[in-house]
Amino acid sequence: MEYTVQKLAKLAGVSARTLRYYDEIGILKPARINSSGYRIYGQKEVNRLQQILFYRELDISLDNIKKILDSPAFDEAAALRDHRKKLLEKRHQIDMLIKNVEKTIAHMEGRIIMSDKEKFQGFKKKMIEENEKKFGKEAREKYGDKAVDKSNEKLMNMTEKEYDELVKLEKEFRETLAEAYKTGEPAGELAQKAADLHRQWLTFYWHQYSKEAHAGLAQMYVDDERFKSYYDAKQPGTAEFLRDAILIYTGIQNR
Amino acid sequence: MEYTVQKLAKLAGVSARTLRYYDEIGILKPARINSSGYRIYGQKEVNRLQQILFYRELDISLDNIKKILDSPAFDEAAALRDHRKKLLEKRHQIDMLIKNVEKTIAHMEGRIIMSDKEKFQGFKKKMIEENEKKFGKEAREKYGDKAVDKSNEKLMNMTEKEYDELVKLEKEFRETLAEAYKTGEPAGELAQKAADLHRQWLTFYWHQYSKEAHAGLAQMYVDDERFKSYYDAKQPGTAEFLRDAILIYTGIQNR
DNA sequence: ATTGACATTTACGTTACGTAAAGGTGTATA
DNA sequence: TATACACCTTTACGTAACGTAAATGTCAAT
Repeated sequence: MEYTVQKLAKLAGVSARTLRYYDEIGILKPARINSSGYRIYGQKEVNRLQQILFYRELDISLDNIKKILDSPAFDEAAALRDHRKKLLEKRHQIDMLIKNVEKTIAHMEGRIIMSDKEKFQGFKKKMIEENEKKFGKEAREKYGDKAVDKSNEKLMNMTEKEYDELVKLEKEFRETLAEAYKTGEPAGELAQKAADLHRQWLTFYWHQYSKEAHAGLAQMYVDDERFKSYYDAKQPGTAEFLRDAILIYTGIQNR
Repeated sequence: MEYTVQKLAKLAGVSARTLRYYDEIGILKPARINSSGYRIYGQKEVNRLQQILFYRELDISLDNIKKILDSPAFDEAAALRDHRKKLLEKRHQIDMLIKNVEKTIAHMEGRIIMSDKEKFQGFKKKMIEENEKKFGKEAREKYGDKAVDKSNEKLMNMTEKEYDELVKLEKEFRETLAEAYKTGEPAGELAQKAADLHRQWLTFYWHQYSKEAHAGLAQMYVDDERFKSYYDAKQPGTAEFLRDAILIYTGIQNR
């Protein structure tokens, strides 16, 4: 079976321009050119186009697709299984985004207060994963599959447990803070315990903790109406109290 | 809490260039410009950036995101629920691609013979769905949600049953063809029944059946080694026999 | 002989930024 | 006080994967 550009384009659901472009960049050359200069494609090209479209689906660049397909060690079956694996990963990524959206909806309904940092966790995680994809191959070659898989697994597991532990920690923190507030002493033992619980809670969201950032956040709790009203809900002045406790805890003074 | 470009960029996990670009195209303007010309962002901008990144995740163009966010009728909560729905749809689409890959793997292992047409079904369906997305809103406004949903549902259900029925039909067709071949008469009753079963089988893949295309495919069975060897496996000459039967069935003569 | 649907090449436009280049700003330190 | 250094600015060209238009050739049927 032989196809002209238009025929193959219709068959594959792409434009004729795309096929000419693929010819131009050398990723899919026609089987031959007839006497009138027409591109003629055969069965081999149909199959190759299918491969290209499969990989394109994954947002792999045409340049990389070419390298994959032209590699002499290219194993079609292995590539397909790999492709399937990547699709599964992509679905997992979407699941995470869905979680993020649902959390945000919950936030809008006032059930959870999300810090700015937290809001962007979904995207940051995605970026980390994309980095992993980019450098994954090299890492796998250097350290072996097992090491990389384990590292990834750890990340995944952390993500699954994250939320539950988070809720616990936050609850303990809030209770401690409420107790501490009654003493009126931001430098007291209870208030300092609350500040420490707050730090622990924070490290769930911040990959690297710093006293400066912690103190800055404490100040933000006072400055930002959204947070202030959250902490002041039961007892007005709680936001200020928490800030003072954290400033003492971090040893950073207000200016 | 106020942020300069770099601070906000780090917070959100995007580049400073991205923020300047977003300023340039007017999708995210800083809250103010300070005396040195620096861009200063506030809480409102942080929230808007989050929205932008959410939609960007869906491959919605910045231009369209702008339209969505700037629409006076824009309902944040509804947009988020809509966003969630689209993510679920995207996941479903990936599921379909996974099925396609698995089918292809099975094909490579020799269990199924897929026609060129079938190979591209996954992509075609995706295109149809994309079309639906583009024109879905208008259709929903014209015909109401229920009608559109029902139509979509039909498509989905068909996809689920497709494979099982397909296997049955193909089996019946092959058996009938084998019987017909023994008679040696492509114009005979059995051969014509086989041709008809073949047509039924085809209509699963081709959205519009035409005698011409059917006859063309029959000829392809003879010309293409892959198909010829498949049909001729048990009895050499079966491919030719089938072609002749289909040519008679469609009433289209070879030239 | 003409029409209309194909085919060709050349070339500029598009999106969402990356990446210099050339220069101003803010602050900690020698 | 000078300098280093990390930030900020604008201008402008580069990139990927095509879309789109223009100008022109080919093929089959009427």
